[in-house]
Amino acid sequence: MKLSFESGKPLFIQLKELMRTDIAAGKYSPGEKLPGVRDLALWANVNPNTMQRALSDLEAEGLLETRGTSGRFVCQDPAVIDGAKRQILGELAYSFLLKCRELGIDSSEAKQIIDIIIKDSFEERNDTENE
Amino acid sequence: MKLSFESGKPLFIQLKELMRTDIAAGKYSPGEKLPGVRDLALWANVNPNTMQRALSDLEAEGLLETRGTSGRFVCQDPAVIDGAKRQILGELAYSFLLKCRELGIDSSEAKQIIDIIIKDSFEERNDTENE
DNA sequence: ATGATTGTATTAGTACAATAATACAATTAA
DNA sequence: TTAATTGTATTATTGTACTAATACAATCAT
Repeated sequence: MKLSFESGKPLFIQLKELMRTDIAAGKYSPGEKLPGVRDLALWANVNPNTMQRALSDLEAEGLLETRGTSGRFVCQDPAVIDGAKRQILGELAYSFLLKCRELGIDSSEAKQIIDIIIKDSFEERNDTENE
Repeated sequence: MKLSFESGKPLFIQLKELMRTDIAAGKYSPGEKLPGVRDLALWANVNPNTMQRALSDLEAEGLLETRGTSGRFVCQDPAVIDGAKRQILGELAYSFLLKCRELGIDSSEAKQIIDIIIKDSFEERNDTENE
């Protein structure tokens, strides 16, 4: 678990995105109790306050929920988790396609780029139709 | 021209990415002389020092070149510009696909997401084969 | 009730991004 | 030569991300 200082993003934002991904990926199930802020901070090698900020941000997004002092829990509703997943991927796909447009790349070229990277870096023997 | 403070990225990095995109998009042609740091800073509404840092970063990438005190110029070699373009899009596509993998989305689902967004937000009447 | 664990709040200090105001060296134009 | 314009360097100051070290209130187990 290494967070980079070099990335140009504040630590707490990187943490937020990391935890958001972990939740969306199902590493923590809906309704599951999270480890305490101090444990998570220890695990991520950051200050508890920094982790706290990331978690309370995720709470504001509806992905986490604090029940009194008995701990922090992942949202119970699987639909919310799934919505977050869709949003994460949607935003990434959108920024890719937006940049394509800015650079004068049309949608078919954009798809080609996706295909190339899939074949280059995500080796999957799929035998799908297209070419 | 508005740069956001909210984005969680330092200004000079946002500026660097903005200028990189403009160059890759051909808003400045290969070999063309750029406006001076002071003018660019004025136009982008930032301090000249901040713009300077962004530009010297792009210089380190090989996209810009400083010729003595007669000004800063866009790299003459179109291949370099094109390489930057490819790299920008490659990185965005890669992070999308990587996140897909992290979230348990396979490549065909990933392509579906791309297609949906193209049809939703990038209205293009294309009549391509697939489906 | 006691003590441990939970999330939260506060305060201080360090590092760095960004602004501001210059100053300087080198080229270009007059 | 002189004056303007280029990129670059320097110094000081402000704001904020982050760390650090606590302290506090509320719950739970005993």
